Amino acid sequence: MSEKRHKDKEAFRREILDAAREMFSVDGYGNFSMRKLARRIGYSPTTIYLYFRDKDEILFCLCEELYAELYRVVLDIEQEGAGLLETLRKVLLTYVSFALAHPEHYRVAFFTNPSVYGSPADFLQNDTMSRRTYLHYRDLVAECCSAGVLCSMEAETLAQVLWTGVHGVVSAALHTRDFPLVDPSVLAEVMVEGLLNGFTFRRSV
Amino acid sequence: MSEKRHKDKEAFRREILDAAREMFSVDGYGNFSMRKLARRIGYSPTTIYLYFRDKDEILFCLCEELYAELYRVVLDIEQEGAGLLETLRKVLLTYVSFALAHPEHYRVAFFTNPSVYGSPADFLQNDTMSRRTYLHYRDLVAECCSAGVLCSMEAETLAQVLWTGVHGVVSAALHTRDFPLVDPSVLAEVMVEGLLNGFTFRRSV
DNA sequence: GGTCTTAACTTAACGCTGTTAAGTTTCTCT
DNA sequence: AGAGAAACTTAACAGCGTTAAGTTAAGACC
Repeated sequence: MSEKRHKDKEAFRREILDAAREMFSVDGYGNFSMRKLARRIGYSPTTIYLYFRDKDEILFCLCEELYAELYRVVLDIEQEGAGLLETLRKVLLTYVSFALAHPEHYRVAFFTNPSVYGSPADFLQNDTMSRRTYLHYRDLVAECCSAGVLCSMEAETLAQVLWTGVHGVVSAALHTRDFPLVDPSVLAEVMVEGLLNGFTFRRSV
Repeated sequence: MSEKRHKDKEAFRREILDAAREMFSVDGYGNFSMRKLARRIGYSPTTIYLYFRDKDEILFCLCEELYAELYRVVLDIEQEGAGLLETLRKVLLTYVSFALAHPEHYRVAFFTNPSVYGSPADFLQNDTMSRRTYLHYRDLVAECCSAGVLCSMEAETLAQVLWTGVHGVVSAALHTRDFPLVDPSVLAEVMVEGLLNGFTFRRSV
């Protein structure tokens, strides 16, 4: 069987990840398995375990790839140099279209959740693309608060509320096959407009 | 083995569902399986298939139970007789605490998703507790719009945006073990306040 | 009471799953 | 050429949802 032996461990890791990523995109998370992945790359299932501790590590790597791409997208938006609030709006809306463009990856990152990043404390200690992206986003919201374009409140809370809003749209879009959901991009637009509007002025009561 | 033979099919169905519900609450969705359920009720796995077509049907029944309870909760809130907007606010906030009080059921209903209600068309045709609850909620939002306490826009869209907002909070709370999430009840309160505030006044831009 | 039918239930199996211990092959280095 | 390490596989464990076929028990009819 064994046609090739791999000297370059890193290259083979990447090959496995590429195959896994495509399997996700094409067949979805539900149809992904270590055995199928092995068949796909032409090796026995056990070989994969020489390059990845377990299935979760593969999922973790795919998540990190996703966050890395998202991070780049966010940086691109910021460098367009629009106003703070406009930038935030674009980031939130782009987040949704980005997520809907990578539905299976989003599933892995947010809905399979065998705690790939460890504990919340681990998350904040280790330098991952996930953490980087989040902190960067949070700082953007904080800037909006201190610049007065959003009402002043704890930035962490506000950032998470805005995020859970768009995350909710994505979540509904991904997990809804039997419900007559309004077009997610419309929901996203109304959601972002509503939230930003709601936090722009002083809150009533 | 067989100590008992069941004359009352419906009673046995309920017995199975009760066991399933408790298994979900205690061990979580991930640790639920037909075989464990069978062991739990003291029968062979195949017996369950005499009372339920497959695993999905059990999930469907559990979902319906959940929606039935949620429906009752919503009715209770409405009968408190507060103002329209105040009622809507309470419904949204109660939705979150209800969901967080039944995390494993919520998981089944919204995140496992092998399309238990069929197609969106099926959802609207068949009289399920899920549909009943949704339509009732949508009507409440529509009332708010026509009474002028919320800005006038398509009620369906607005209803779904408000829902995806609180759903996002629940989704984040349930799928977050490795992220330092702000207290979900705080997020829910800020979310609802922000959204209702955002849709109360005329939207800017 | 004896037979017949049917409903209730089980056994055994199929083809999956993630993972591991142990065994084999191949390469590299001395 | 021989030793050691690296690469890879075979075979297995214990689990999963589901089904075809077989068994047991209860009720109906003569």
